[in-house]
Amino acid sequence: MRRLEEAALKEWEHAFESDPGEREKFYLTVAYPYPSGAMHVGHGRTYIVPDVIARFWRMRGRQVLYPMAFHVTGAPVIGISKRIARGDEKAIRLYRDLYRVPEETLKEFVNPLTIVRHFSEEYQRVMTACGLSIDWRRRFTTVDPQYSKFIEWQWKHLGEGGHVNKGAHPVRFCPQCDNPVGDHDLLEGDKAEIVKYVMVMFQWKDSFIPTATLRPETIYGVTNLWVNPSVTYVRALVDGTSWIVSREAANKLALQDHSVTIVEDIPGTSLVDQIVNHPLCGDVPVLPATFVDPDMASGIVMSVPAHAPFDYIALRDVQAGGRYKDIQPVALIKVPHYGEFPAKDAVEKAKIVDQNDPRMDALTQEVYSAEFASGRLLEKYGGETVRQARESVGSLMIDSYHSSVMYEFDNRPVVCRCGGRVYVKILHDQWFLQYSDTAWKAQVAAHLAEMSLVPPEVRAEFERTIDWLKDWACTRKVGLGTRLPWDPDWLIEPLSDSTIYMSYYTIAHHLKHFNPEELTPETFDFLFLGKDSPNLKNRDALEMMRKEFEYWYPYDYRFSAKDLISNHLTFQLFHHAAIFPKKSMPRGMVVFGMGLLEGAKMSSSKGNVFLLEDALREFGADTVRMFLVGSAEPWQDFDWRNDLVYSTRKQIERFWNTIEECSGSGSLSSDVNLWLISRLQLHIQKATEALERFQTRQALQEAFYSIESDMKWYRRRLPEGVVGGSALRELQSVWIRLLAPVIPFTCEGLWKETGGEGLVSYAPWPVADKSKTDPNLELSEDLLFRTMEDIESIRKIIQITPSSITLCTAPAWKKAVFATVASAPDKNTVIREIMKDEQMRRRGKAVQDTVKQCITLIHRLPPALVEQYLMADMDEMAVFQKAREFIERECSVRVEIVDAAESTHAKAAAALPLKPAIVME
RNA sequence: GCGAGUGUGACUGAGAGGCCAAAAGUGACCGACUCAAGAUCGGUUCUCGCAGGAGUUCGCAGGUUCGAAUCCUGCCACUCGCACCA
Repeated sequence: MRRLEEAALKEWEHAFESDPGEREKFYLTVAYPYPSGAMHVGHGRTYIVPDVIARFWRMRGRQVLYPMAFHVTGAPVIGISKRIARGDEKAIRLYRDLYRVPEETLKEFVNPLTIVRHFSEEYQRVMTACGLSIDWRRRFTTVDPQYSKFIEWQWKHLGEGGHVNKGAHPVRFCPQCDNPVGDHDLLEGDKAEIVKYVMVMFQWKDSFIPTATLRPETIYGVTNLWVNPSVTYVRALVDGTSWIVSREAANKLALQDHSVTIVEDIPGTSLVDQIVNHPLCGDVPVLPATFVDPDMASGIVMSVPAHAPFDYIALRDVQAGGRYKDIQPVALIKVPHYGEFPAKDAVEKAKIVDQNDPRMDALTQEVYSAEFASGRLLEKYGGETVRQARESVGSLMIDSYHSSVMYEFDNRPVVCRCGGRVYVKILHDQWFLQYSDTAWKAQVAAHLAEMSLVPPEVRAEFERTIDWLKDWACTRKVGLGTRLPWDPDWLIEPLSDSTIYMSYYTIAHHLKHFNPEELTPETFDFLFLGKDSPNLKNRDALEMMRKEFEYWYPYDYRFSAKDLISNHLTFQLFHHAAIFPKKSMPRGMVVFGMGLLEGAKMSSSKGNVFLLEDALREFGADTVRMFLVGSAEPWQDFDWRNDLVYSTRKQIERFWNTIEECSGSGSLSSDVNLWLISRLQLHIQKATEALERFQTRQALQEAFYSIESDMKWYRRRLPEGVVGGSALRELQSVWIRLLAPVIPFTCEGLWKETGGEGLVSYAPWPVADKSKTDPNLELSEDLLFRTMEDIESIRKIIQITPSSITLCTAPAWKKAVFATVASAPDKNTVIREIMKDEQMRRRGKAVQDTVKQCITLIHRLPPALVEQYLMADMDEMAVFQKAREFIERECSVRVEIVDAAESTHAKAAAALPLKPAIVME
């Protein structure tokens, strides 16, 4: 096996380097890997499935291009190298023990580039060992200077097309790391979302007291504020104005676009019973409440007891203490199914005793939802719906009443992987790709409608993604990557520099030899868009490259796992639409399922992975390939299970042995041989259709298991002492080629051994030959097969050893009945039709029974078989006579064949067409 | 929570109104060849049946139909995505 692999690899070394030619092209790409760790079998499938497709189309005579490169932009390797540098045990164990990086190399991982360099070498080595038919001349990484020039060109167009805008943006931020944090950087709180609050500014003496709210419109119903008397607040100068907030809030505000200087402490108690003012609600008192959390927004809240259950019950609680009796809820919203004070109704209906009741959250949610969905402000407050008022009052406050926005998480705490607390920070000068642009969306949606998507179910998800996509922060401060051409302080973020590189592949091997400085925007404009420009150097070379690009582009299919639908796969459509003309737009996408390992989710961080290289060593490349493409269709999730993989290897060995045995066979022309070849045509056709639809599993079922099961019957049917017949030589050649895309190493070896010409990788794909199919022959073999099954099933039940078997074929009149029934449109009236015939009527009840039996039988047979039977006018008697020797050998008993009409045995009456009566004695 | 998808026999998985007790593979069991095998070959593998048949199954509960694994409704479970991350 190893020798076989080595031999094939040697022959393939340059075999898949592909250049434009006369033939029609087929260009497929896979999302390039981010080489920050070793490949596991899940990665293996991602690249092997496209390889099977590539090999298939290559054999069908297409000029196939399957390129590969490495995506090394972004921040992860920076983090990894830092962790390794600081001696992080977990990281070191992962790389040293799981990925088996040699000690000396690991030491060099303090340089992030070493990591990607190390693993991209490993990727190429392992991919090659898998037999991937990649044109490696085109390999590049995304930090190559030439590629950076390409990205600059891309962004120049995006910028000029008005797709990139600058803005401020709230992000999760860790002050300890001094960096924004993504989901994967979080220890805790990965579900938390950033929520936008409006700070309502109440005047107190010469200061503002901001109260953060999601419902600014309820200002009209404010009866008081709540402060926590046990908390020490601060007075701070915020953007030059004096504010009273919690200490926590002061720190948060400093991250959110405000200059904050803390002036003095203000104990909560000193705020209690103070009177504050807001122009929209007048003077209100400040009341004490222990539920007020200083770490939530500003740390002071406004109270709307008519509409907020919490406020209602807190007010009730303080009033129970005998004070503040004069404060009454102020209603401002009318909601169907609720009275004047919805909060009161809800609290009373739920029989809430005090503010510590755990049901309070749900109750709050209920009232809020009801009011938001169907509430309307009272006429004296404008009569708007709550939905409208929330917006309009919010902006009114910001415009006229000193309010501003404050961001806070909806769930806390949020903790960074470094252990530090995470806050919301407003990032400035952030660049955005304007995916929210409706015109751009429409352009992409229109193109999507014309694309081929596999499997078709993913279309809905793409459509929804396009619809839902918002602006994307596309620049970063840290990581590897290309700088934004017009603002070099920023790096282009990794999901935004990997969207149109499929075009780069088409000429990547030429670009390599260019001085990056020569790769001006004008050069790329010429190469990819055909825009001429007077000052192009090296024109001849560029023109040739332009031709190559035009030959390959657009790509035919892009392959990727389904988790990339909502970002990469959709992004790349946007970018293509923004830059390329219609004729260069992508044609299709194939979306993969995910991988499981022995039933559990594969995950490098949990150590639950099986390295691809180990799999190759243990099972051999062909086994790994066949298992990965054959255990489930590409878009289904697959489960790597060692026992199944092991048996896959046995199947390949069986195939090898069968083919080897074929070669020794002499010539023998007979029905069985013709039958085998006839059946083969069907398998060729079905396997071909399956691969055209990317159904690798289905193709394998046809190309492997179906042929194998034919072989079983074939061997059984051969005369005694004969090992094989003339059909085998033809089958051999076809079979090797059918399996070559899936198990290329084995097939390359067999092809050579059986005298095939050249590489099987380039051998012509078998074509089903209609003239070799013989439906009648297949029908009679089918009849024979069914009859054998019946004989066996009877023998098993009666448990006697028969001394003779008699097959009674159905008499002619039953055939006539069968035919009439089979072609009758209405099976209910068919008896009447048949009974019109004088001859039939005379047979009486026998006809009636036969009709019933035929109806049942016809329902049970495959329609195609029945149809063929009607056309064939088969002589069953002759079929059985011919196979008599075979049946006798199989059953080890004397066999007689008679027409049922001539038999006196009671069983003979049961004979039907395609179902002879069987008499065992 | 929202969006998309999936639920079939011990397992992986075909099947998309009558061909369905439901392909193929795996596992298990029984034979054969063997000193032996994780080898190879043949058979069995929902229940019942001494005549090729009958009965109960395709996440759960209803419904449509002469007839449902397949169509409709509701429920439950699982997978993926929900963004500044490859």
